[in-house]
Amino acid sequence: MGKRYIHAFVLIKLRFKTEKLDLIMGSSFFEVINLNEFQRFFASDTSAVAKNLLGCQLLYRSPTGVVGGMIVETEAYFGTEDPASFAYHGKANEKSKFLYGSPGTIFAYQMYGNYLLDVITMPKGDPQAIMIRAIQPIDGTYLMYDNRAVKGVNITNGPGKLTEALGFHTRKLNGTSFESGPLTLTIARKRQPQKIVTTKRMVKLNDVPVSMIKGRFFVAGNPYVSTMKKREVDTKNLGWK
DNA sequence: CTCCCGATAGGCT
DNA sequence: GCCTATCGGGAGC
Repeated sequence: MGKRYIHAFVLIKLRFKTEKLDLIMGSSFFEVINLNEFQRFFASDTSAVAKNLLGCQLLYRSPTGVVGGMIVETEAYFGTEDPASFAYHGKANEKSKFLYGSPGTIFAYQMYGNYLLDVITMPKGDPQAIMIRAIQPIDGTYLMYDNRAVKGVNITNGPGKLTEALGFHTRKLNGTSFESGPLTLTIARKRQPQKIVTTKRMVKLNDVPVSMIKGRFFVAGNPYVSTMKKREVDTKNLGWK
């Protein structure tokens, strides 16, 4: 208990007193105690969690009603060693500070006017995360179509598209848990993918792929996966068992 | 990132 | 010749 208190204090001090956090790595800083089951799910290897998230449900209790669906595509961001991460080289600022939060917390940010949604992974202090890149609509589907001026799979087959479909346009929930609240991830009951495909990530810097790291995962044959070709869609089971 | 547009390739009546 | 799917480039913020 005392230990945890000290760590929290150190973190706060580092966050607000220094520009860089590159010295905090590799210490007992990452020691984690008293994690509940939900946090433990996210407190491990980011690629593994990204795969385990496929089939889990993202739900948003929006002002107009409950909307959401099953996650069919994710992308992993590996923190301080990852050129694509906002926390590359331990960078910590008003945006990236949320990456250092507890596993299972929300991180939403804007890019080119689109809101993108991440969930924090690994023990608190290790700034890794997973972007939710696509969902298959389940709840409040007609509400989601109301939120977007497109037809068919275009409703949610991209990270910015799905947040628009949900009507999720805020950063206010950043740092709060996906476990409860208006925006939740349901990890207990999940649909099992028939097959998971792993590819290079989509993220680019200056129009160049940022790395050859395989960090993108999707449900094979699901039509709501971004870049899914029609001829590769599993029209019968949509890629689920 | 998403949308839109123009170019291209393949399948089909 | 027509239609659909796919791909690459440009624009918007």
